[in-house]
Amino acid sequence: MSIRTTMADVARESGVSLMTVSRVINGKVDVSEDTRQRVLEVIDRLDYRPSGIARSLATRRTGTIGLVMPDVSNPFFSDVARGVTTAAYREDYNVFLCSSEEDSHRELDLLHSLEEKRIDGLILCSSRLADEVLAAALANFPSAVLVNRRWRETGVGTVLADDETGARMLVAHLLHSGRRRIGLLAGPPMSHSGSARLRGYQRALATAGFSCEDALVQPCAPVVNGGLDAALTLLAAQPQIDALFCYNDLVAVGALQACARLGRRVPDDVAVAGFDDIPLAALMTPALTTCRVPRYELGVRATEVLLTQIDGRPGECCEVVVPVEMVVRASAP
Amino acid sequence: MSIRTTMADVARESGVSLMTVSRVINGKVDVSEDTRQRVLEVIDRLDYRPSGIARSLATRRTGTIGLVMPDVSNPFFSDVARGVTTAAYREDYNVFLCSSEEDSHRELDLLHSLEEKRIDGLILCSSRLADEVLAAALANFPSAVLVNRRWRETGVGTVLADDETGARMLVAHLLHSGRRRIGLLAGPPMSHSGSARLRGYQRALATAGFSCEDALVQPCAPVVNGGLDAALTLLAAQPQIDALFCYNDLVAVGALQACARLGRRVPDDVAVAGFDDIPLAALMTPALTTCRVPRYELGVRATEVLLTQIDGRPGECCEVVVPVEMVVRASAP
DNA sequence: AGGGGTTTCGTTAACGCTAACATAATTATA
DNA sequence: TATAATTATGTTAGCGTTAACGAAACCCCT
Repeated sequence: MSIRTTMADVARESGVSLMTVSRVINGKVDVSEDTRQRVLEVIDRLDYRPSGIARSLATRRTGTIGLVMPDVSNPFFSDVARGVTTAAYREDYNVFLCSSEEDSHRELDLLHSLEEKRIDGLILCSSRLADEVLAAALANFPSAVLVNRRWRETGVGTVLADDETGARMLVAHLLHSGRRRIGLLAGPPMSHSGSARLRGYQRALATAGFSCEDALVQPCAPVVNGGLDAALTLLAAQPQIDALFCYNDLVAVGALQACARLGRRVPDDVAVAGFDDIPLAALMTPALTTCRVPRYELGVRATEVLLTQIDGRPGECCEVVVPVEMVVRASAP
Repeated sequence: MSIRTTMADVARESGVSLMTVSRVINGKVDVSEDTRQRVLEVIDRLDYRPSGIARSLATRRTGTIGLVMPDVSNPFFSDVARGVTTAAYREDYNVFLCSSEEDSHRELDLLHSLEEKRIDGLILCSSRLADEVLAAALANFPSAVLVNRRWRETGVGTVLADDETGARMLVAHLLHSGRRRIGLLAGPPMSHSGSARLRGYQRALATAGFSCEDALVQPCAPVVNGGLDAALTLLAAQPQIDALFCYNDLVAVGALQACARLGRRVPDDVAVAGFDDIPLAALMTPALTTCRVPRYELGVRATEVLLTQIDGRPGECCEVVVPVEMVVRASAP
């Protein structure tokens, strides 16, 4: 494969001009059936594959989108990634995957690299960037969709799960089952899920006529070890806690481990609820009560919104909110 | 961001030629400190970002690699993906992610799309393609590394886990603990792990002086439901089975579910062993005995081999085998 | 038969960079 | 001091496509 065959080769070989070959490849109509067949035969024989690079330079479109997320190996994001790649594949787009490893400096760096690659659009998940930095970065992309981050500016699409409702349902459920000291292991405040789940927690308590104490809210990294550490800290400081509402299922798994280590029975002494309903949730012992977030669909919707934007019809429906569903299992019956 | 600023803008604005700007950007030495500073200042002021597309066309390198895998949301592959993106980021490469969803037609289609994108190299994980189809596809890439697939042809890198050794250790462990009728839930035969784990199973039995019965080997899709179905089938057909060696941890989880459904106690009636040691494995009840495969490292090594190849020094060390480690837990003590 | 419309194809000039060579200005060497 | 070597910059010609325009050949109608 040392030297690639080019369109000129195909043109020469089939005795037509460059443009005719180009037209055949792009399915333009003004080519006679005769020459079309002849050119296609040559293309096939030479195993010619057009250069997307050259085409991109000429058309100013790359057929490429960027996907940036804090951690591909987090089951939440890997499901989103699957949705994005699948929806992109359907429309003949390729996807640049970038995993920022929860590092906002790296996130910005990755965005710059995508800029140079001239992607047609960006899907940015759970950005950890501050508002003004994010605004500046987004301005350099022809179009963009944010997943799990609320954004006022027009021209930027937004796809969110209905986190607040989910959180309210879960906390209401905990209250309904008699829990009165509900701790919160809170997630990244920059993300929509982080702030909306906190808000849902607060509102559910307020609605039921309970006060919301800061001492019951513990910040927490959104992974198993984050949940373990935070739960150990919180349970030590507030031993009277009888329920833990966790930012996500991974954190809830950590909380389960903390309870085991402290000899607190789940759900008898402490009820535990997670969020997202990743596959793990149903498999834990006790199985996790949680809230199902359609992660794959989140990725698909984000891609659809983005491609719509790319195709020039932006405007309407720029903020998609997908519903969630409470799933009651043994950890908080 | 409607119309992008180009190198010509920077050149005009700073009163130098295109080449001087190009030299500054690419860190070439033959530019005086004076002009370098002046050009850099203009670049910064105009927020200029060079077009990777144009550069790629001129240099015939894209700074891009392709990553193709059967399923991004499988925790095994999402860890590999994290390794690849991280190693690529270090060397300023971007990664095209393609998830074939276990569909070989789609896999081939994705490879073609990557060809048009003119990637500098390909990392193909657990390809489901037949040998001759794969050979034809690989011929069109400047360089390639296969993960989890043995490949004879020179010029193609290969990264494998030492699956056979791992399988032998696990099966030997099962035998050592007194199990005598060990069923195998076998994985994709096209992949190295599929065939090598089968071989390890057979050899371990042979070494211990036991015969290997075909009736104890059940083909199985490499996911939880595949394991559930296959284990139900196998345990029904061969009720005397006292251990299940599973292709991977997801399959093992399915096997656990099957045992529960059939009222077989684990590990008392049936011991269950998985493979890979995905995070889930340690969290199951009972926790899974398994074999740790360094998935992240697999991705990193694959990328390093690939980038070495791209940089022109191929040859040596084209087949990397990474060691695995047995992890004994409650499901097969 | 001549004007206007289709169809089908070709020519030219970008797209935004860099490789390779050319040139001018400076410094070192004999 | 003349010449060669060095440093700093510019010029030209691609890289492999497509957009935009143009032109020939054919058809239809009056």
